[in-house]
Amino acid sequence: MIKERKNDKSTEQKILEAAKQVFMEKGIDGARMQDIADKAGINKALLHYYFRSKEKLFEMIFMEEARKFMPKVTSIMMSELTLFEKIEKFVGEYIDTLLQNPLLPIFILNEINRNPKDAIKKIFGNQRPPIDKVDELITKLVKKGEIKPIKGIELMVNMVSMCIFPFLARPMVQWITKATDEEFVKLMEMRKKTVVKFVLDSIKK
Amino acid sequence: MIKERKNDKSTEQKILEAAKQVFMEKGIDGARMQDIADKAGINKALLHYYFRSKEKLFEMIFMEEARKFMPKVTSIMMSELTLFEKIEKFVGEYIDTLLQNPLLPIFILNEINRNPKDAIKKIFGNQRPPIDKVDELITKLVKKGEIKPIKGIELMVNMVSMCIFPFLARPMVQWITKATDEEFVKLMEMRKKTVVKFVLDSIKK
DNA sequence: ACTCGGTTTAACCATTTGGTTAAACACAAA
DNA sequence: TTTGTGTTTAACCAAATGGTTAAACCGAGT
Repeated sequence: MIKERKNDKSTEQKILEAAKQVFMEKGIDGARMQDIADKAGINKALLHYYFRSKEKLFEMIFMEEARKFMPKVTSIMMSELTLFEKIEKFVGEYIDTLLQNPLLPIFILNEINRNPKDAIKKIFGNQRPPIDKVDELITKLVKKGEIKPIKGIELMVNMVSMCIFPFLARPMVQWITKATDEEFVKLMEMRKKTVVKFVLDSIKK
Repeated sequence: MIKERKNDKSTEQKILEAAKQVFMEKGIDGARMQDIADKAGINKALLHYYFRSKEKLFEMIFMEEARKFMPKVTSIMMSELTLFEKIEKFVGEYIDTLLQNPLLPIFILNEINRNPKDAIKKIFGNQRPPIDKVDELITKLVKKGEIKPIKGIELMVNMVSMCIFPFLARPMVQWITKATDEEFVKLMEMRKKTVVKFVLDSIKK
């Protein structure tokens, strides 16, 4: 062993976790380097020793989280599943991701609005999600008379909206429904089914 | 006339408009009083002469915008319209509101996450949206065999999600679809119909 | 002519904040 | 023992920022 003299987690890891928490809760402007240092259990000097600047640190965190935001849309859409199966898989996996990263949406969307070009590049690279493929799939099923026509983009936007929005508006949803944190989680678990049903009911003939 | 010696708009109005713009674009933490003063065409001294502090000014703006966020849900839901008509009216009016206030969602949701209790009180007062009424409406139509059962909260969350989310993720949507600003607006105009159809197709039997 | 409130100018202040520095320390590997 | 690296301490810095102050200005109503 070279590193890790005393602490279980490496210091770098502790910093990254602390930074992630603080940035997610307060945003880059609201976050304070001191808070991050405190939460990581170290001092500011060491924080800057590891990550030269706030920007750099934020960059790291954002890169790490950006990939989670638009999940394996492409891989799911390119798979051999039927459209119905793809919808089910997409919604299920996405809501699961969000249950494990509840603050991800507001974090990412803020950065997208602050800095669209860079943020989008970091999320998608240069590869746009394959909506054409969705359109093709839909066209086939429409011809077979199994579903009503709908634009791929509309279908995708609707699905993503229904998955993400409840997490963005979580405090509101919990207040309106008087739900505890556990109940909110249950609600989202349920939505893995209800959203799929909602979508399928809508497009099926 | 007592006021308005030289300027067309009253100074207070100019400040409020400038502050609204800056706060909406940058958030309370990212906003600079100097920017607001500049955008209003005045100086910092006068800005503080009108609004004592950044907090106070933000408060004003937030109060003004908060009401727009959750529109006349109650009044629409309480009206004499059928469920189908209510859905159509709700989606149509809401998307119209958002077209005129595109940054409203991210602005409000950020404050809700920063400061849930106060923000929610300012948005809703103490009156929770009447989901029971929605449930009642649904129950009736289910008994009449006109629609499939669905929880009121799920229906509402889905509708609101599909209305708001595209505005939250606007840069992403425009990048994916290669849409200009005008095309985005058109897309949203179209969604006034497609979202309604999507919802109705889903719940109708 | 005088007053009064909106307005500007410009200096000023205190605090926060990101970031730096230097010295001392601890500990593991060589 | 020496060396190197991670770590702390603590002082320090410069810039940004919210906010204040005082003096002068200006123009409309009295």
